[in-house]
Amino acid sequence: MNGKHEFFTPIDIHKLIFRIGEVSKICNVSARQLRYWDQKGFIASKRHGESSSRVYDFPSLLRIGSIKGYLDDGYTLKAAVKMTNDKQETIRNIHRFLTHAVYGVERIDGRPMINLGYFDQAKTSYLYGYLTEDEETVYRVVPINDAK
DNA sequence: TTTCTAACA
DNA sequence: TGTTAGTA
Repeated sequence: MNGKHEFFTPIDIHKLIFRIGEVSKICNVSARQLRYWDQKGFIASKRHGESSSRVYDFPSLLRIGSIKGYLDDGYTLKAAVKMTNDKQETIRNIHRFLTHAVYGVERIDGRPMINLGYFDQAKTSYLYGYLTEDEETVYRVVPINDAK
């Protein structure tokens, strides 16, 4: 076992595609709305072969669900799209940061803690973070030589 | 059966 | 946006 599959599976999420009827049921958005949003360029869909029927990938599904959520909150379609775009950018930034900031999870003092890399420039200790039962974020600095 | 486009309510 | 018509 080389551990390559510890975090990522070989599954290709781009092969997870949904037709308009499925998206409609899953996101509670009518097919008419989906075609309209598509026409306006608010969402992206690909065409499936010669049938020319629309197919949506998983990210699109999440995007559609987000727009629908804002619509239910009372926003106009245009505003809902804007909110969704902003949120996606925020999530992208957070994801990019976390991808580089998280070095793994280690059990310290019997509790799973996230290794956030070196705490100091001299690289004498690591910064760990974890969540309490009350969902409070807590940080700890642990000398590299000592306890572990 | 499902989806598509176009058009009218 | 909902619906309906006529297709592929």
